[in-house]
Amino acid sequence: MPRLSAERLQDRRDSIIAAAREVFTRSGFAQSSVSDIAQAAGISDGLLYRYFPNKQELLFEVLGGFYTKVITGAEQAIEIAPDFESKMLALVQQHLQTFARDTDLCRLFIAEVRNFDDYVGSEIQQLNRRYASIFLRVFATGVERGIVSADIDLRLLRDILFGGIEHWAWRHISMDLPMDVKGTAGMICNLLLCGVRGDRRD
Amino acid sequence: MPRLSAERLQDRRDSIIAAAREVFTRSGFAQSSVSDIAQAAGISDGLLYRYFPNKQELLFEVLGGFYTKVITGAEQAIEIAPDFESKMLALVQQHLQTFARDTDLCRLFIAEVRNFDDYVGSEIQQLNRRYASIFLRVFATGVERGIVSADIDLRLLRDILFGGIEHWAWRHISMDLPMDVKGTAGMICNLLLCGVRGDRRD
Amino acid sequence: MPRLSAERLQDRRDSIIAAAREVFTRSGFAQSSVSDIAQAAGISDGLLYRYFPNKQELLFEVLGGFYTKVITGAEQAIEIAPDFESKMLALVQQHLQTFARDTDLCRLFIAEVRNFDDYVGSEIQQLNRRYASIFLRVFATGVERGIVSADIDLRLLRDILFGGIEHWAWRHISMDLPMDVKGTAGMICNLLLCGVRGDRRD
Amino acid sequence: MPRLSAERLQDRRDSIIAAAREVFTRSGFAQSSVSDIAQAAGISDGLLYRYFPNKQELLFEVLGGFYTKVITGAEQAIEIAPDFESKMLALVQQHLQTFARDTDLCRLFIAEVRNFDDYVGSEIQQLNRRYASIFLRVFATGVERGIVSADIDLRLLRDILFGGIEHWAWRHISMDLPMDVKGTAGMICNLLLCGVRGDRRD
DNA sequence: AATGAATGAGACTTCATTCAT
DNA sequence: GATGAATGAAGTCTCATTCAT
Repeated sequence: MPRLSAERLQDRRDSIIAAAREVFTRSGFAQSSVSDIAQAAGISDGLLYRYFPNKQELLFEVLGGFYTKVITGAEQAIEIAPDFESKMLALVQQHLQTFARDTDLCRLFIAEVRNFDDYVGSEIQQLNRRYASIFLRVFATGVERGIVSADIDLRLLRDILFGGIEHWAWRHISMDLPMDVKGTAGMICNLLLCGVRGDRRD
Repeated sequence: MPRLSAERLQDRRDSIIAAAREVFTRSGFAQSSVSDIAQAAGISDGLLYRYFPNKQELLFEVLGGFYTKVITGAEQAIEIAPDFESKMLALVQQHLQTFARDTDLCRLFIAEVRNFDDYVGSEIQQLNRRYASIFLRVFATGVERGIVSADIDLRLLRDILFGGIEHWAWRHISMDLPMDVKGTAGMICNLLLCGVRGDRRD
Repeated sequence: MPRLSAERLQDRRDSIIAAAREVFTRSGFAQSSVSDIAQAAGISDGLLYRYFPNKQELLFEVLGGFYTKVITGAEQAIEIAPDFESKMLALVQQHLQTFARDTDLCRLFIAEVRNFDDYVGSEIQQLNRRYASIFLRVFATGVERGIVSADIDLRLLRDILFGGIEHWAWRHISMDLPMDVKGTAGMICNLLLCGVRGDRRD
Repeated sequence: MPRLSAERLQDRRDSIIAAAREVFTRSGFAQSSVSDIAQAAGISDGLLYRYFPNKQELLFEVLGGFYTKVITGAEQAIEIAPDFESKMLALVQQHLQTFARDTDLCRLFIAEVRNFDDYVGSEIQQLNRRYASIFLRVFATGVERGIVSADIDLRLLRDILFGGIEHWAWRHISMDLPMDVKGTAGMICNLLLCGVRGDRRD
């Protein structure tokens, strides 16, 4: 048979990743079978192995693609926003949006990735760091502008943002509550900027 | 052999749970085999089943025992503390302590338990709710005292606390950083009470 | 401890057999566990092995005891009956009675015993032969008296009796029908003596 | 490998059923392992499960195929035979033939199938009923023609036929005796029609 | 290039049997 | 005499991966 064009090859790759994403998020990594994924992708089990060496690589690919998009989105968001406060709001809003839209994928990352011995040093870990650094960079501008106290541990601040959003999203998904991304983003930023009193002096 | 003393029986039970805990946290539930656990406990596969009816029950036992201890600790902590601020500090400190000591276990809970069909209505869910309600109760006293604005979504506040601490602990564990529980608890409370400016007016 | 009296030893033996009989007939041989039997007998698993070397021996013991009683009953029945026809009626009646009362046990014999390699030459097989020979002996007297034609294959006649009764009993048990042992015995004898026309010339 | 031709697929299916039949009849259902069957079929354990969902289904398949053939044979036999007596002879002969050829299979059915919870309502039960009804239908024509007395319990007559043949076949198989199907069929019919006296008035 | 048949290791679980106490 | 804790083999079934076609 004639060799497939590079384009068609990439299409196929993408459709396999899309299928894997769907199956993994539906059932979790361990509960998903390669056959399920191949079937969802409309190809045979054997062919899948021409594109990916094993099941785990497929997971990494799914998460990698997702993460890359999220990072791009975050970088665009802070570029557009003019000042610290709006950058932060934009970031929080985007992160919330991501979790709200793709909670299952986010949890897939959180739940499964750490079980693999080769996570450390993997491309996934690189992406993770890159995403985290975006937040730190924005926080740093807040310090420069005097809005964030120099005493604040910026990594802790980031943990609070990440963790808080994760829990919020998961709670809403698992209890099937409607998610008000914009409103919640505002509340979170306000909370972190002004504290629980909720007042602003300026 | 004659009947084992109740004490020795309990010891064995405990050692199996300890082994399960270790194996589960190392590899995740699905990736752990009953044989691994039995081996870690120094017993045969078969004997394990005289103590626990199946693998899942073992997970519930691990988490249940842990959760119960955590709840007890939290309830004691807020009882001792005199006012809202110190109650909150005590809770955060205890939660941090828990995560710092047992990060893997906490993540095990978060990552795995929701996959089980019988989680809803299980004892584990009960415990989860009971623990969460402790925080809400304390927050409510903060509102009563006028320290926390009535506009604040208390559940969101709790999500931020839980999630933030989780991320903080995980980051420290996975990067092998020293954990300053007391200092971090103070910082978190300050952050949530006063915002990133870190100043207090009163 | 003092050695148990021979009497108490026998009592125990009997109670184990009784327990085994109950468990085997309830669940079948393969589905019954030694623990079930020990529990039903009110003793420990280990002690059971002081009385019987293994599970299979227990089955043979159950069936042997049962068969012995059946044989004794049959031999008494034909001794009392004065002539061929009443002997045959007595035998059929007793066989029906046995099946009606202990269908499960009879089926246990039929279903399970043949799977064992050491059935051939076993005591059970001996008993089986002895029981079968009773019927043949009676039939032979029928031939002597000229009631049964010399052309009749007596073993075939016995097969028909045994098999017919077995099916009849099983059908009634499995469909939960009331069993009229006396009436059915009469019908079967009549059928075999006179054929389906049901008429008697003499 | 590419897709197997439908023919080869069916061949394989058949060879698995044949292997299962052999193993089941040799050792009984509970004592047979799936591995034994796979080995007898010359395939791996795993592959067997691509053809049959579980061990029990395999048993049902074995019995179902067999029963279907037997029923078809019986229905053809009575269609050809012109009158009651020859219909009956044909049935008995065919039933004997079946048992003579496949005694083990017949006993497998009798011994094992009733232990399954899902026997009631299963296809196997349907077949069983259908086969039994053939005999009743023929007997009924005998009653219509005045050959069989209306006093005769036709179900009992059927039990006697079924059971008698079963025992006869089993005895011959287990003692390795030659089986004269035609002669025995004649003897059985004669016995049932005329009784042990073996005389015919007409 | 593509298939899906085939494998075989490994999962959870049960249970007959042994033996230290 | 008696216990029941302990074993370990064996059972059914799943599935990631390979490879003949």
